[in-house]
Amino acid sequence: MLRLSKLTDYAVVVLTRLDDAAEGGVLTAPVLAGTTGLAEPTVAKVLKILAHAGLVEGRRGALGGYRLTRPLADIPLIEVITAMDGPIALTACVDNSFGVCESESACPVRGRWDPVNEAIRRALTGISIADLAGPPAIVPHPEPAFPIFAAE
Amino acid sequence: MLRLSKLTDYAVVVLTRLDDAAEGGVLTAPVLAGTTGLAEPTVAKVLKILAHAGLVEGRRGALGGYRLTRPLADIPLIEVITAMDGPIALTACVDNSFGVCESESACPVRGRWDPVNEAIRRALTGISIADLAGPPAIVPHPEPAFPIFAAE
DNA sequence: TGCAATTAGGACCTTGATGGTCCGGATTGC
DNA sequence: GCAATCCGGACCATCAAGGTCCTAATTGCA
Repeated sequence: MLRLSKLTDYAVVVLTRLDDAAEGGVLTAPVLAGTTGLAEPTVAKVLKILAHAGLVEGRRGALGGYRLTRPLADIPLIEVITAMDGPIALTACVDNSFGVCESESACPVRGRWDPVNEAIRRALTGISIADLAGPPAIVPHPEPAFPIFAAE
Repeated sequence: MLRLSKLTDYAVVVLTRLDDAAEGGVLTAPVLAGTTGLAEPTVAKVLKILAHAGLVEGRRGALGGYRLTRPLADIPLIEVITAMDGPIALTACVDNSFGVCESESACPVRGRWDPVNEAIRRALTGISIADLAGPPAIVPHPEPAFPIFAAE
């Protein structure tokens, strides 16, 4: 289905909610769970991963919590996806992973997925979390189809 | 990981091999399995799905086999992915699927993935199977990053 | 007319990743 | 000292993907 994991979906929701915190203020995992409607352990897990990726900052102890390290507009979607789901790679046989594919010698598309990955990567880099959270509900699709990949 | 299924990968390989058949000629599943290095039942499964999607045509009986219904250049990558993996949908909560998400009312990104899906869909439409199978091994990435999604 | 080759359409099982929960430890403020 | 909170894991259940196999239906040929 070419779908990304639920964790990534949750991460976007959590990041968006985190943006609601007052300047310099923090939000705890239980609070975020409450406002997002997600289970607390799940939210905690998401926050830990995001913290590991440097997208949020955790402060321990009483009065602790999480806060964004950057405004949402400065967080490209691909960074969240990479943090939660790992690097973008449509197939296993990319990025110099030799020896894992038995049909290696006979494979006619070997190394050819890279441009596809690159195209998707580029598409995901141009979208920030703020774009997903912004107020206008309807985002117009640009009608003219422009080529992402020069097929010539 | 935002990866697509192995079946889709196999499908591209099989389609490419199928292109090697002589004009009007057909290739059987066992033959395709042999030349691709994939297991025969797996190839058969892929071919059945592709036939169902109308990308290949099966002819039964002795001297039967499969053949392409269109040249590879006329098959956009997205069509193969859709046939094998189902429609492109990064998250479950898209396309009017109400009632399946408990956080529906509180979800701040509801309906916002659509532009992302659209961007990826567009990227995948511009690539044909022929592009993945063509002779030149190195496809240059265009250096200048151009916006797939108008974030303005 | 019978037989072999081949696709068509399923059912079936196994495996691996994902989703989700929980626990102990470290840190911080009161 | 205590409570609140993050940190770093381990752990288990579920589910879809991957893969195999079986039984029709169809076709050409001897």
